[in-house]
Amino acid sequence: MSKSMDDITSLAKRRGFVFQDSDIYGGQQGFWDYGPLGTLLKRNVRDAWWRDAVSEHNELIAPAGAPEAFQMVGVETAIIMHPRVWKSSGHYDLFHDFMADCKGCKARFRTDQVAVCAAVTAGGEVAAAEAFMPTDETPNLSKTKQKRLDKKTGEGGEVIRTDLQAFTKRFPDAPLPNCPTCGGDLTEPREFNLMFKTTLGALGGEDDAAFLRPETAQGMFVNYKNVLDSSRVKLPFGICQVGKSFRNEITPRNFTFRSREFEQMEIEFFCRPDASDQWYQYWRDRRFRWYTDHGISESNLILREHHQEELAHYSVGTADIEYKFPFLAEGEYGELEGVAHRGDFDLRSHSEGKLVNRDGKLEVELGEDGKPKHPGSGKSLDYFDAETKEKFVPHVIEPSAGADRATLAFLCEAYEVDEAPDEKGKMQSRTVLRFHPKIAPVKAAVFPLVKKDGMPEKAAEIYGALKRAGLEVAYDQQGAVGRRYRRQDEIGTPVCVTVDGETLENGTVTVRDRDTLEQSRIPANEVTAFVQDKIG
RNA sequence: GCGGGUGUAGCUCAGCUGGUAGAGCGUCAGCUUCCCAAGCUGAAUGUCGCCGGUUCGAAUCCGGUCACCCGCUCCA
Repeated sequence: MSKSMDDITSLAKRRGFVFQDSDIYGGQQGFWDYGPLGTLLKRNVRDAWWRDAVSEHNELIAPAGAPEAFQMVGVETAIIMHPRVWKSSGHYDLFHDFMADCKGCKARFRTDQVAVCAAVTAGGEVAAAEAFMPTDETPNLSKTKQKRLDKKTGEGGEVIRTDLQAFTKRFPDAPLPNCPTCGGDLTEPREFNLMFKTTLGALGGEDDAAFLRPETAQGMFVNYKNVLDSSRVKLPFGICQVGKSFRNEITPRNFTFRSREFEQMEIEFFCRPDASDQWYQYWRDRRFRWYTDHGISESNLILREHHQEELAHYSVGTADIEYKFPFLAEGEYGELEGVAHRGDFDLRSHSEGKLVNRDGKLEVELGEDGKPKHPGSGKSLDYFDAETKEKFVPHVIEPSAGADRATLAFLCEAYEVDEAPDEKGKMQSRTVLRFHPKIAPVKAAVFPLVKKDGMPEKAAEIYGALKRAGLEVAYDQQGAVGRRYRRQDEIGTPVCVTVDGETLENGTVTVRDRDTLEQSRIPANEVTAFVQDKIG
């Protein structure tokens, strides 16, 4: 059955799951607000993750499939970090591009990816420049172009090869080359900052620029030593965090899938380098299972190992957990979580400085002056193994999940239109969210079958008892009971409890199952236990 | 960013060639109802996305803008 994203979006708004951000002002692209039910749903997703990663983890026993027992601790770090964090981590360089648009063909180019050949005269003036597509590392000029440039270079001049970014930096006043594809005019290179810039201090100027974090991970790396020194953890252990991150996505689209403000659920798992491959496999499989354990069908989920050429330059292996979102084309999947084997890249970066891959080895990137381009903290982030007396930089496995994406996937997965009989036994279509009870925003609804004969009072009692047990419950006495069941189906409430005439005689109520529509009678005083058991 | 489409009540949508807005569902109140939406009665709700222009008059025409959808581009 194919699900319509429009229908899901419409339900999300109609029942208060997700609203467009700043809706009454016309909306903000790339930002979304969660309504009452969406807030409960997302909180359940976060809680389920946190319980799995932190609270329910038993560090005394190795879980099935794990190489050994391990510890898990949580942190909550600031959204704004020292600007040097992003320079060392590589985000500053990577997220910070200069782009030029072609006024003719409307193509947009990253200026560091456009090759330029320029004729420079003996006096250091640019006489002419030609731009090339980034495909060739060393562009070969056509003979005519070569001649043209040679001619303009003049006595004592030379033809230099560079890229557009370096070119404009070195010759700020030189005329720009034309578009490498169509020959049209290019705009001046404009700064594209994929990180959100902000300013510290009320009088802050450019020197006080800071960034909203584009990922929560760096908060964990930067606190790795603090955690080690303060919480008696030993390798292997994980640091977990749930929090907001911000990226200036160029094309926010597909409902909440690609938002500019989003929430991450990340684990940075530190281990011995010689065991890191095993841990990578362990986390990859365990995180995949978390989604299926919470109601995502295995047929809609894939674990996709990145190809070698797809890997970031420091990564030994990365696998995406991807979901078959309804807004994607047949056969396409959208990323929910990336599980990356990051080696010692992050800790070394924050110790030594920004690293680059040179012939397969990570080295500190040097600036033009021969010093580290973006120096690290200078603090040793080595781990001392007291048993083996070894000192080393741990390797990191990073399962990085999107809370909003997971929430969206659970919503899409749960959405279904099926058929249920009406009072005459005729089949009618029914909209139902088949949430796993653990993440369903409302766990149970309580109805008086009719609003008289003391039924509302009895129902209110049961409702109160469920609330006191800390459960999210709904009460509804409006209209026909069948309609009330449908209302709850539409928001995915797993259990409906109905007080009827028999309740007043023998103290039993009916409990009705969202998925099977089956009813059974249980004593009213067992309702709370019944619902809790259902949630598991 | 480009091209195309859309934007009217909470939701889905109708409003033809300009004359100051409607349906269904939902919601709310009441009745009915001892178990699965479309029984009955009644009610509320729209600056027709926003700004500007043309016109005596614009939801309807024009321009701009914002948002959403589709395709391309991008996705660290």
